[in-house]
Amino acid sequence: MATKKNMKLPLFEDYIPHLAYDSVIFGFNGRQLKILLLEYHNTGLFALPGGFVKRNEHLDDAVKRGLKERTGLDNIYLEQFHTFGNTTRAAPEVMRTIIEANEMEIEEGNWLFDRFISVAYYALINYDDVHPVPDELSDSINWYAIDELPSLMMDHEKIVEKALKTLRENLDKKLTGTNLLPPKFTMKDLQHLYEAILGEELRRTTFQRKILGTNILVRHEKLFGGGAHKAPYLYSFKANHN
Amino acid sequence: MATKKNMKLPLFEDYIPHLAYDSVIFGFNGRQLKILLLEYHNTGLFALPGGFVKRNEHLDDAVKRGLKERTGLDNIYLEQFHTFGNTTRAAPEVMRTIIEANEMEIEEGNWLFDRFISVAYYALINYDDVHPVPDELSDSINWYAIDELPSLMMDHEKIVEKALKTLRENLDKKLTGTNLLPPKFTMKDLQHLYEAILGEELRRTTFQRKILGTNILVRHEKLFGGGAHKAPYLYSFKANHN
DNA sequence: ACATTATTGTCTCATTTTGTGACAATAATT
DNA sequence: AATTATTGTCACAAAATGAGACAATAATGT
Repeated sequence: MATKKNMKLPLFEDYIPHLAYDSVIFGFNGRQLKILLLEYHNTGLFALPGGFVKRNEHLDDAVKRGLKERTGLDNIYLEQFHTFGNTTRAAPEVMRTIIEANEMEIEEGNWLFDRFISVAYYALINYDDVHPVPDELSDSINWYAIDELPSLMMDHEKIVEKALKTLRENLDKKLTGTNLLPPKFTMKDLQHLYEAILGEELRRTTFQRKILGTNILVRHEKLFGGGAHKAPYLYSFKANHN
Repeated sequence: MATKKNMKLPLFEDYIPHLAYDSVIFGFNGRQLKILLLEYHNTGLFALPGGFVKRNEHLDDAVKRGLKERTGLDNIYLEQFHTFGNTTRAAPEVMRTIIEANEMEIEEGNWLFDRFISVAYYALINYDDVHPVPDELSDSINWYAIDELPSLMMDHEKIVEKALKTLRENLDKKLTGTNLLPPKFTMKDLQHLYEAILGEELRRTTFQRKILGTNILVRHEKLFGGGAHKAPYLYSFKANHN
């Protein structure tokens, strides 16, 4: 804890002022759809992982950089879905609370107190590949089931809501299951994923027919050992199904 | 022309730096889908109407303000569809060309030469209601058919492309025809609009069944005088069809 | 006044897609 | 070897969509 005072706040001259991003990082543990949330030290505040854009950095790259830092993962499925630009997004008190809880100093008029426009992205990642790393200001970063979220700071609940809505709408169009499952999976696994995303139950035979009809899966060997019954086939996504 | 030198460039202290918006304003003349483009004085450069966001203004309001200035219209259907944030979006030479063509002066390091992140919106407006007003820097603002556009500056062609793609995808979901037609219209008018947006021909009976099935139209009196044949009904959109 | 002409509103039937259940095949467990 | 649960596939019903037929009708031409 004593090292805390050596932490550096992000510097004005390195970043584009008034501009941030927030990311809704979806993962799937086989049963529930989850997202990654940060909890800030000693504040009880939960927030989406976000960050700033360097002055000479592509917007998309800034988000990828943040994701890499938090999850260790590269080559993540990433989709921009909305930009939140209300003036009400300034939250100086919240920023102050977080920084003071970390025993850091910040001067009046620091750019972090300004109003921010935030570009929001969602990412789909394989739950098992990730060991989330908190950033300097936050206690912890953890998975939370989408239907059991704690209350979030600022407008982050709205952001999650919109991310989920967009993900649902894109599901059929982009068949985005890709990164949310291990490389090989059964039809039942895929169906559970769809059900978790859509929040409703699907009919097994209809689902199977629909998915196989789209021709995006490759069938592999059977998966034995699953119980006292016929063994299901394993599938993977075709390489070029984008 | 002598008054030109009195024009003021937008001032750094009034706006959020590095942030702009661009708007793709769709209109429909009964036959073709069109968009509004600016042409800058003496440069041959065509561009989307855009602008900057004031430091204490909602992002959406900035776009509405710009639309009001260009079209005189309020209460326009407006949809944000993407934020373009590549570093390659800096275009100091283009900016310089435009400003010099207007015989204005600009200092080195002016904020307008910076890299900009642009939030893109599309708007749907009634072609006949509008008498477009050019801004100070531009010669003219005019309608151009979507399939006969001149080449546009910077990445504006990509922006138009994405706007059209989004509009097409949203067409069924949001039945956005609203502002693109006069208050009362025939089924054939609506069909022509759909065909212009989708870029394909639709079957009359199927289209009619589908639209009437959605229950978003109110039927009014017949429209006489259209020719030697049965007169079609007039329709309008229901008040609350979102 | 009357036949002509083009377009509309609606209906019917064919085709395709989707919902729903049936059923045999089969892998582990007993 | 019988039992059990789940899978892959088929068959039929229901719903949605494609495609055309046809009478009604409003202006035009004779």
